[in-house]
Amino acid sequence: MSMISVEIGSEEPHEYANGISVGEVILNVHGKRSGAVAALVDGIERDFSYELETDCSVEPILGDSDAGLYILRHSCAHLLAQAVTELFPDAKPTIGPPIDHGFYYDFYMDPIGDEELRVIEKKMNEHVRANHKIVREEFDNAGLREVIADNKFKLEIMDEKIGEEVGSSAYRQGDFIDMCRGPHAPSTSHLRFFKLTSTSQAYWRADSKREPLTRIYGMCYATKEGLKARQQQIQEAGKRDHKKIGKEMELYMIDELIGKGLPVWLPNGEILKSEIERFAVETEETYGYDRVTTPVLAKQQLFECSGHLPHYADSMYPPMEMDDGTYYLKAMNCPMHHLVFRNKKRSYRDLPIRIAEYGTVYRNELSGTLTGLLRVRMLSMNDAHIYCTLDQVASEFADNIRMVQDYYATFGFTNYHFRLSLWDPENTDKYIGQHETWEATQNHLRKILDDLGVDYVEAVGEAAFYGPKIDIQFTTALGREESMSTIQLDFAAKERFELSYKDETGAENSEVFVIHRAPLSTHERFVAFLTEHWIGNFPTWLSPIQVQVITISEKHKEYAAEVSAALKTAGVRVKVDDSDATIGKKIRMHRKMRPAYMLILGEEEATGSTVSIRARNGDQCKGISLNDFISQISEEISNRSGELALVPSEK
RNA sequence: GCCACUGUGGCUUAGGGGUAUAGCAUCCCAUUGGUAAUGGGAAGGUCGGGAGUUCAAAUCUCCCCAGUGGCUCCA
Repeated sequence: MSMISVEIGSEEPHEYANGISVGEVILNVHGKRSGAVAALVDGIERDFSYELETDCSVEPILGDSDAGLYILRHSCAHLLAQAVTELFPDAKPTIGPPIDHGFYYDFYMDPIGDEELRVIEKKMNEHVRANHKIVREEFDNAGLREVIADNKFKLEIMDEKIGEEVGSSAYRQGDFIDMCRGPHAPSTSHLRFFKLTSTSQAYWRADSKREPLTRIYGMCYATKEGLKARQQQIQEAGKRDHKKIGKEMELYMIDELIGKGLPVWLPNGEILKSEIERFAVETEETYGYDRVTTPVLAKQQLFECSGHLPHYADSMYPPMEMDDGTYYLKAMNCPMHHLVFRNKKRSYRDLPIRIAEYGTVYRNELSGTLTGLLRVRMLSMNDAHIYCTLDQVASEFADNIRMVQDYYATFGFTNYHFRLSLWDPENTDKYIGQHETWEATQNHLRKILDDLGVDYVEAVGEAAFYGPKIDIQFTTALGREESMSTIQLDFAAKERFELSYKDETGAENSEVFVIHRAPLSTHERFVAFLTEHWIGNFPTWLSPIQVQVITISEKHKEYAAEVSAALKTAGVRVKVDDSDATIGKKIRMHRKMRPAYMLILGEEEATGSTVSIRARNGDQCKGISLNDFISQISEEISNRSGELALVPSEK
């Protein structure tokens, strides 16, 4: 028998009989408990059953590595399909990919509920215990067609994906077989640490005109600890939920009589919102922005001119017929800002012109997508549009990227990254403008980012219909990525709105580039993320209640009033609780409103004109002079500090 | 909009065919208290809305509405 030489890890090459399987090699070198679920053979992912026939290198793929988890989750999706097709013989599996934290599988079948989910989970566990081998089988086209003959969805995939290629593989475990390229875990016992989480409806090929499918989600990990950690993360994220905290702190309300997706800012939330606005107004003053206010509705012709109506109609509220024409609620501010720009003759000396507005726009989001402040139908935006020459685009983008970085630093966000959002050249119908213009402007943005040395990722198909953009992506407590801020380049507006300026030569120049930017997202979204990030314990300058005064007994009412008056004079938001309750109870009650500081006032404090402090993190200190407290908290507020300036001296 | 689940006083919640639990908050009385539950008492809901089944519905059925998770979409 011929021998082959196999390099494995940093070890000396081993000699094996030709035809030995990957699994045997790993077993030989790393033993039974290697933790491997597959291997890289000369850099290509292979199953344990793959037979080695030439000299090669073998590197185990461990179950808790990214690649290993991907394989486990993929195998777990097969396990799900095995259980489902067994319990529901009419169910047709379609596709079942691994995703972050787990997997899903879409079935053509009747919708199922939670009870069925538990039954399926039980069946899956049975198969785990049975420890079926997961066996790869090779087929030619005709053979494969036979395997999936009664599944039109699989046949459709096969026709599309395999095309000219001859043959492909399927994986068998017990009685179940599924067309798949693999690789997979060697047996079902590797799939112990999973949990089915939810069901949903999806459409075949994500097309609502095609067959509705039942999607089943699960999570899957290599170890018990991994699964547990994820469950804990979900639980922790629940504690940060802005909907829960928003209710506790009375930030906003949603009343069904007003309508869903239409939040009302309650006094405490309004404070957050106006502090954010104030910060933005100050910042934009230094960057040279001009503020305007535009109407919430406008004539149909305006949105036809902007191109929104043909491209964006689904996202706009339905039209209103008036006696003098058809009106729409605005879903964006840009068309009106363009008209502001056009309102008078502009000179090259005036550019760039930056028009800013705190406006509300209205978008007709699908009712099922609305949730808390994260997805609403009325959006308050710190919006602005910059009108400039091509030469000025780079510095304007740079300014905005810097602005975003400064804002995020002040608000304490670090969990974000930049994304260059490009058009999809395969699907050009969605966009306006010429192919060359898109490519040129996209390259322009890429160069700006490269020159700035900013880390970013690229995303095809995420551009706005009028141009490419730089999005700032935020990672939530659940580990999910959400769009937060955006800086967009628009090369279409100049033609649609006939924007122009008088250039150095005295000629009317129509090369006006427009930048749409909203560095603070929408107030709704921003407050939702802020709440989650700080778990409601906002930095003092944002805190709706900056100081909650609590008296020890009714004897100290007068001193409490004095302290409160002094704080108010200093511009601090303060509330007093001088009610007849124990100190412990008052602290417990006010904790839920998360004041930045609680001041405990009793005999000692009244006599010495001092305060005792209990900060939002629970730390406390005594005997601080009232004047010191006022000057320190004032500084903390005016600096917009995220730290507690009044570091406790004792506990 | 689509699929699943959920909907009980301000909040959290028990119950699940014979007209409703409890805690917190609220109000009153006593207590004047030193940093996450002082004691006692009172008031408050017809069980998201509507229709139906039944002698009888919060409890079963249907239709709406809203919330949650997901699809889709997206700031």
